[in-house]
Amino acid sequence: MSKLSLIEDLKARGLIAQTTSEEELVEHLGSGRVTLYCGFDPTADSLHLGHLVPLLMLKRFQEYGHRPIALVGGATGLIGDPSFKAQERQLNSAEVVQDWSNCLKRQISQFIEFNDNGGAILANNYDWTSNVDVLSFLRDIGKHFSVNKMISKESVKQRIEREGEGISFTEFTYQILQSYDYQKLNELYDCTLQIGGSDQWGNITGGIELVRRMNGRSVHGLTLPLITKSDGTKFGKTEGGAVWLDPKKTSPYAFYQFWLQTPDADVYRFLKFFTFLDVARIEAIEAEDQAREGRPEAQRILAEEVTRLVHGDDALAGARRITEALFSGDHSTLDADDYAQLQLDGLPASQVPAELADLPLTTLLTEAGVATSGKQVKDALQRSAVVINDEVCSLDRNMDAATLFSKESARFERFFLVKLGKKKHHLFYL
RNA sequence: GGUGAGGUUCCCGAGUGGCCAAAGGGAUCAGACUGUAAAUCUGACGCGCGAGCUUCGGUGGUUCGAAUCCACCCCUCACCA
Repeated sequence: MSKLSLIEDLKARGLIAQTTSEEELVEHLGSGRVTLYCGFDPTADSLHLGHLVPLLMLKRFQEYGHRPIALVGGATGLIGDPSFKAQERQLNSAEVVQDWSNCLKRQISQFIEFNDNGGAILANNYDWTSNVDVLSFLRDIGKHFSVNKMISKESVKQRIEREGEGISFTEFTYQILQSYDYQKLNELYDCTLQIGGSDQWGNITGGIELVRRMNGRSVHGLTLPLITKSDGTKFGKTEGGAVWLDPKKTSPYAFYQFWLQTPDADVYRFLKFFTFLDVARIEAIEAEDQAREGRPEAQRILAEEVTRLVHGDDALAGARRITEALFSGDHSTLDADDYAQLQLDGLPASQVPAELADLPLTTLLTEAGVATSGKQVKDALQRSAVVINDEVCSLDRNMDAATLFSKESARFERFFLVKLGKKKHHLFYL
């Protein structure tokens, strides 16, 4: 089978929500190296899973010989994108946004090759936005925008029409800023394609129009589908909140586990979205899983591929080591070094407090971050869901931390493997 | 500036003097069943091992007793100007 064209591949993966004239886009992409961009607004100090698909998209284009620009929204992040948001957003201070912008820059640069000559570009829209004065903005840029058109955009419609909500001028202006980015990137780098989540369609078309008006050029846009889960819940969330790409915020082990727990109904789609495996290969995996009774392989493959992509081989190895040790059901094979390694690999770990006499387990485990409240621990204790070093711990031992965590009951006189529920593990050490 | 509608526990949303830690739904967590899946059933779901403690925009007040009544204030929205 011959290699698919980029667009064919993206289509096969279900990665295209909408595009401007597909014919023209295909032709454009076939005509040589295209420069494209995708923006990432600094709304936190790290990107999360929601950003991963567009980020990988840039990479996909790069693999097909195009030149990606990752744009950090140092300016737009100060304003806040209203697209499909139900409520006005809280403005973050300039310092914070600045700081977050730097974080994102660092993170993105680990992902895409920026250093090869003529390779990808990392930009920040603050660079060309911060020094535009109001009057120039209004006269040179604002003049190209029709308010009638702006308010009819689907992305802000609910904010304008919905009772009980409104939109500030600040956020309303966002689409102008983003359009200006496209215009600027077109001018500076000959950027002719903008990609983004499907919620960005309005902003993208706005930019396309501005480029046409100001630069007299016809450029393109492409949006990616919103990643949904089969059960309707939000993708990319765990108990602890968002799944971050920063290993300090979400450990590679937790990251690996997240993917491993993907429901069957989603896993093959996710393989197409989040990995670079050929679509044909993914379909083969699906067929094999179906032919075999019982547990599918897809989750494991997905977890390995994505963890490697985001955190690298070493981190993946660590995540697998922990998983192997904790979920094999047999902890007896672990030696003292293995326990130490678990911690190094990113298994959550805490030191056992010195004074245990009056410390209930509920408090101890809550403070270690195993659960968010004593109530949860209590519930788990009642249901025999708390296991310390392979021994089920019941509620009546709640006040018995001193014995449970004594040197005598420790593994190798130091370690305690605490399990809450089926999946939550925590290492305690003396 | 005027008029009207609102601000309830993570979210939606009931509750208009005691029976309210506050209905119902969602989300979440745990148990059974499984495959670290889904579906289903069960339990938990402000905090606390517990006695108990702290909530219903804010501050005061009325009352034996307030999320519920009163006053003032803050915030949001809509319409009008």
